[in-house]
Amino acid sequence: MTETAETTADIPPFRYTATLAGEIEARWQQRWDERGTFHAPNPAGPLADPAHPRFNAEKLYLMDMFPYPSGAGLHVGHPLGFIGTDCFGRYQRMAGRNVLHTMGFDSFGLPAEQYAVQTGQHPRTTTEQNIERYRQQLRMLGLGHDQRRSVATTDVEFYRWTQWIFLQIFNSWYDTDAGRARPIAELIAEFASGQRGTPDGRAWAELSEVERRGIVDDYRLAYISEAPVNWCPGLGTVLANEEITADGRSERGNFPVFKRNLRQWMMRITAYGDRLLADLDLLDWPEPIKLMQRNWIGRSSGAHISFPTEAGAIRVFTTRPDTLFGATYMVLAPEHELVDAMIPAAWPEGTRPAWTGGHATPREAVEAYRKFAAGKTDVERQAEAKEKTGVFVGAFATNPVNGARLPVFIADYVLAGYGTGAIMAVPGQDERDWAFAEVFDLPVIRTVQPPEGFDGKAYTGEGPAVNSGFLDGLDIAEAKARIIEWLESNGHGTGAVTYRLRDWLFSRQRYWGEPFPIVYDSTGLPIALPEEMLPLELPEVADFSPKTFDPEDADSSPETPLSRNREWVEVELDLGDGPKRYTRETNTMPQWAGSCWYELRYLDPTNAQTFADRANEEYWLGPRTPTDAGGADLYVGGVEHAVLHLLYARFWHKVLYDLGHVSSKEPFRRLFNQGYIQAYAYTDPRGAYVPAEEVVERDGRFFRGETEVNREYGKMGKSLRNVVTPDEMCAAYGADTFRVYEMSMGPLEVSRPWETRAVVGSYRFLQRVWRAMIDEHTGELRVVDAPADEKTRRLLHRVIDGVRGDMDALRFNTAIAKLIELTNGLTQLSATPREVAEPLVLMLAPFAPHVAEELWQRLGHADSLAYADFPVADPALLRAESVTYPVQVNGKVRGRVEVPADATEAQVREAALAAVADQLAGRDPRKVIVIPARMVSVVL
RNA sequence: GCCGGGAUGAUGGAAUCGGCAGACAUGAAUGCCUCAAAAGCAUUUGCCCGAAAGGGCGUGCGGGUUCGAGUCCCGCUCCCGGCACCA
Repeated sequence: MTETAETTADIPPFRYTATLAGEIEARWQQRWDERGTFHAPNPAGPLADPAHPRFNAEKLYLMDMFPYPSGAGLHVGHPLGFIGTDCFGRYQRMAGRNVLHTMGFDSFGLPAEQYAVQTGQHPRTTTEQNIERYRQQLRMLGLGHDQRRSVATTDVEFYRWTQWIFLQIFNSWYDTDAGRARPIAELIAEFASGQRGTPDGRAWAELSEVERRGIVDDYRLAYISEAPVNWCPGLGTVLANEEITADGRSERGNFPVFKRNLRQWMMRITAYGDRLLADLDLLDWPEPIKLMQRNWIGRSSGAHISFPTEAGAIRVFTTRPDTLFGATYMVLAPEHELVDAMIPAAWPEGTRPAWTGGHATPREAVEAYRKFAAGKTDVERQAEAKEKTGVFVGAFATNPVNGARLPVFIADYVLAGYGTGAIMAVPGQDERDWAFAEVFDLPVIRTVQPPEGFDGKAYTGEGPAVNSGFLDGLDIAEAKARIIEWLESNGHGTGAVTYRLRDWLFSRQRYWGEPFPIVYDSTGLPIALPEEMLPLELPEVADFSPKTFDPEDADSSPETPLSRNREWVEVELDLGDGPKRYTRETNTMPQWAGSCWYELRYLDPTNAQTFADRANEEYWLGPRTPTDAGGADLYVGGVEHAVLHLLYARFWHKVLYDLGHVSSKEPFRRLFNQGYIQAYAYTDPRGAYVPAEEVVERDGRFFRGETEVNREYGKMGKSLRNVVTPDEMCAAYGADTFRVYEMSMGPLEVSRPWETRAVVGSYRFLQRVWRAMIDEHTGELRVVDAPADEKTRRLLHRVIDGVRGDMDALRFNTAIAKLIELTNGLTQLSATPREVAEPLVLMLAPFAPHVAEELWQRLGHADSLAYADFPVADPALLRAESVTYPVQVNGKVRGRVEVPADATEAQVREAALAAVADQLAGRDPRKVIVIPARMVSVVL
């Protein structure tokens, strides 16, 4: 399908063919570029343009989730959303708004680096080549982007500001009392003045410089932590929790991932848990996406309770403090820090053999269990989730509410990273605890009365408290409130809230990412580079790859590419106290970093003083009403970013908001999830993929030649041999046809299969539009100034009205269907009235901008239609002169009547009854229902 | 397991507020044009009965509410997505 769709013979010379479409498209793309047609004026700075027709008009900030420029280029699925936003933007521009729409590139990332590793070619070279290819492909589609605003996250002038934002985050802390981030200098001032006490109570002045720095570093929103991280030897890097699949492997490459304690950069996103949750209510996002974020944040409220032991108190978190009287044992995560201190030399008197795991001493038992638990991969843990394992540590805790002696276990069903890494086990009300209690033969005390006839195990439903002393008889909510009151007044605990959300692991052992603007001095503590030293450019290295290991080698340790350039790593700098030797951070930032803030750089991409001028940020992103959070007006992209990218970007935006750098609380006011274009792939009997375009269907079966092949449905991909590119479609039909097809094949949010043979429908439609205006044989205009007949005129205005409604609601498929109806209404006419031709061209322009511009010009207009007014329906022509009512008798349509539009209900009723008189056969209807302008229903 | 979304002709989809199910398009069939084919154009096209007029059935399945249900309610089935020992 790389040839044009028709052979050259016998085609009328002025028909709208792919060849003509290609000429028109190239010409208009060039004009738009030359004229800067899609430049959106800023209120301030170098991109301000007071002469622009939309200067300071009502704005619309449109965004696509920017792509990673892969070497394979775009296939027909990629631009679906891009075309959708372009159609919407062009419509809104014609409707009077100042539309900001551009496209950038999320260009740091693994493939360029891996390609570099294989070929020795610098990642920047491949990345820039790929970006160039993407730009060409996007240009070919006629997207109305403001090219001046296009950025790539790998541009030094872009990542300079990524590093700057990192420094803002590093240099701030979260003031939980104020509920916002504040500059770190204010924290230091509080310590220095004594307003805030130090952790160990000593005066600030008594602390050494290193001690002070250590304390402050623990408050920072970007901090270094020696914590269990996901180490992936096969990739040679650590990964964020979110980059790991459900079965415990790397999302990229599908390698095993191990928990290892390593020093890594973290972002304190958990400090924002409450606000990230609460502010979802301010956003116009799909409810399922909000729900996914809510679940990801996982807020649960309950209480922290302390259980004394001889080695110190075990602090647990529970959502069911009301069941405290039912606690019969305690469980700590195997890694819990208190475990070692609690272990006695020997098993206590009367320890059951089953609790010891067959070991002679508690220490041996704990060590063996830890080894067992650490050796399990996450896959195994999932698979064995039902069979509870654990071991008694040989110590007891005391239940604060009744003094009961509770044996303490370690078990891997308690996770070190959630809550406090310890639980009180209440088997009567918790299924997991019940399962564990069954294995270890532990007692069960029910503290909620199950309903009559309940024969299950743990009871988690509602009911009155029992066996619970002063709580007896209260329902769960009342009991919770009472016990929290009791815990707080007796000093045994407090009401508390926890989150499933963890802090964000922010460093990667890669080359192709933003370097951290951080150095270390002889103390080993981090020091921020001053702003003037930005950008910190990526150094050249001999080898771009991190050291990778046997994927199963859990004991290996990361080695970063940057660490190999010793000249770069070891530097002498003057950071204000004279030249000194420092060591640079050699990790790089994760790929998410650039996409956390690019919506801001689009606003003011050439600004060298700041990431975006405040006036521009306020105009494009600022809140529109007192309760509005602000943000881009429409952000279109796939659901796969529902949690990670969108949560991270919201987090960074909120930090910048707290520090006063932006006026908007949220980056994306409205989110829209586009569907995917999927494709069929075919395998031959050996299971090998065969080229999809060679497969034909016969009687519901599929053949390549004489061989029957098997059909699968899924992604488009090179290895599946089913890729169709926009380049092929543009060559065969033209970009306008391709755009119309993508927009007409279904609603934007729905995934659907690609079907090349159906594209011809959109091609025929554009040919009919063209033929309605241009004589195919002479090339002359077929448009006349004579007025349209009444029927055509009414059709036109009904279509205008419908199309506007559809465009506003992003229902492009039904808008196009209406335009086709209007066009089909013109094909019988001997000439096309101008009063219909012009609105049709204008309404077509968002979808097929090139051919629309061409026709607009041939209709005698010198200027681009990009800023022409979108047609408005005449309300007088929307009112029908007569209405046809279907008449139902007992729910079935038995006739229809045409009555004048202004007929009274009684007249309609009378006409309807007359129309179905034969059905009535003289009987009197029991009831007659007249729905104005809709139908008549007769009940016998 | 829990949570979310979905199921309409051969196919993609339309029906926006409970009011004529199948807009628009693909495919298929027939015709026009052509020496022929392609392209283009025109007509038909949910299923069943019928020569036709006409009738019956029909929105995953089973019930319900209603004059009237693709749309609302109850109970299922299947498909897709998210989370998954989160205390």
